[in-house]
Amino acid sequence: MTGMDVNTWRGVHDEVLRRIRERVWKPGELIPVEAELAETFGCARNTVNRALRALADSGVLERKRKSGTRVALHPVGKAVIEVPLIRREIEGQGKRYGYSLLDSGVRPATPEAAFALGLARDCELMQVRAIHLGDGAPEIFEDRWINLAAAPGAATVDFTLVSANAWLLENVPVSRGEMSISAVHCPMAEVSLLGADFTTPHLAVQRVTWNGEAPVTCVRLLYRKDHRILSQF
Amino acid sequence: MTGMDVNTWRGVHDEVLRRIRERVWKPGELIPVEAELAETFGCARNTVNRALRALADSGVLERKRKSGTRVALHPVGKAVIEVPLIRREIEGQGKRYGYSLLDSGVRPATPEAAFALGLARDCELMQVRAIHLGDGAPEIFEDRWINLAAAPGAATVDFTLVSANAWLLENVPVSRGEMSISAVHCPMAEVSLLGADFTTPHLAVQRVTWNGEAPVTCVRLLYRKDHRILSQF
DNA sequence: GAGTGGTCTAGACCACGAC
DNA sequence: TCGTGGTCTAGACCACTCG
Repeated sequence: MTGMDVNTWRGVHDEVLRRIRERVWKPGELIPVEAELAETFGCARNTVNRALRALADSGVLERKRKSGTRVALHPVGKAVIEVPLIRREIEGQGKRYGYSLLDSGVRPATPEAAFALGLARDCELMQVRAIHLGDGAPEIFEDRWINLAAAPGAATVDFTLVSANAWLLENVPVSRGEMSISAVHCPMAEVSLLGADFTTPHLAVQRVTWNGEAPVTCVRLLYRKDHRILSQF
Repeated sequence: MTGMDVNTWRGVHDEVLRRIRERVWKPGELIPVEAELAETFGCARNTVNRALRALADSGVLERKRKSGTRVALHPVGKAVIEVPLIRREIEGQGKRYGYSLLDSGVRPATPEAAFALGLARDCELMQVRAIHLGDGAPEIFEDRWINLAAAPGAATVDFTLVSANAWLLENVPVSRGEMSISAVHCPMAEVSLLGADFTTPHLAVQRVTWNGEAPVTCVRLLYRKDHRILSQF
């Protein structure tokens, strides 16, 4: 009838979602307990649990022990942005990937980099600046600082052959990260690299990653003019 | 020893993750089948399944029936951006929320709006333009088009009292959406509203949402100068 | 055809948290 | 205290897909 048996977790998921959408269960309201729903739908409580858990993950339901399960008052949409290898990001647009190292070396960190990584103001880090190309044209300018204490191998890598992005991803485990998206002017220094002009707005993304408590790397990506970040939810 | 029993799904999850990080199981390699891991860890196959499923969701593992489970070659990071009610977004920054309707009415859609919604070029839509304030200062300029066919009630709502954002969220179910983030100049028309100047770069977010196959609304949000979108992964 | 993950079940115990 | 979701178990059948 509804296209899916109600005794599978997906079936229960869809049926519960339908009842929420059609206001059978209204925002803020408690819905029946798992055991009752299991009986209603003629399935095991485990099955109901998995369905409700999925709905809670997606923000439609709020669950608390003892209190029960209620329909979220203000469902919070969650847009997932995939953060792939830069090479794949460019190839995913159907373009031929190119990479060029600008310069690299161990030097005193800028205050901004040290702060982002939560390290001492006067620490020494490895900086790698590079440009990523799509079909030969500049796509992304990369300015990266690497904490050698967390990624010792980086000191001896030849970043003209492998991008820091690829090398780190394959050689240094990461447990968590933060991302910040902003709109900026193309700094004078990078204007010629990106083939832009000083007044054009660009998307900038800053990513900081940690391995446990140790900060690994902080990278600032400056995208080509007109680049958009897309996502679905 | 490791801080968590290995016979819970979280325990298995962490232990598998550890083995991947420490290269016990290398990128691209097959890991043992569920039944074998269950025996190894002294737990039920269900428990292992849940742990591996979570790791597959987060992009660390790739699973296929018959083939087995392998460590992802290029783990794709997934950054989750929460898309709350605009009011909550502003209050979440510790600011007092304010809202002001600029104008609204049913009119022929702009070509861009019609295209974004996948509707006929000459369709009539309801437009709502408003400004969202934080501590009395402009935070977000909102330019929205509503498909009255998908949200009939919208025609009679007084948007000076309720923001379109809040009304839609509470009254029109949404099954999926798309989001696009870009960097733009503040258009001349909105310069004074946001208290910005013409040359400053701003973050712009366009969101389109559907209910099933029916397009519901398309909104363009222009953020205050210096606004950043944050996310964790 | 056969191996692997995907899922369901019926039952059980536990942990949180409202009262 | 005790109701509710969170989880584990042992077993079973199914669906996909590789060879």
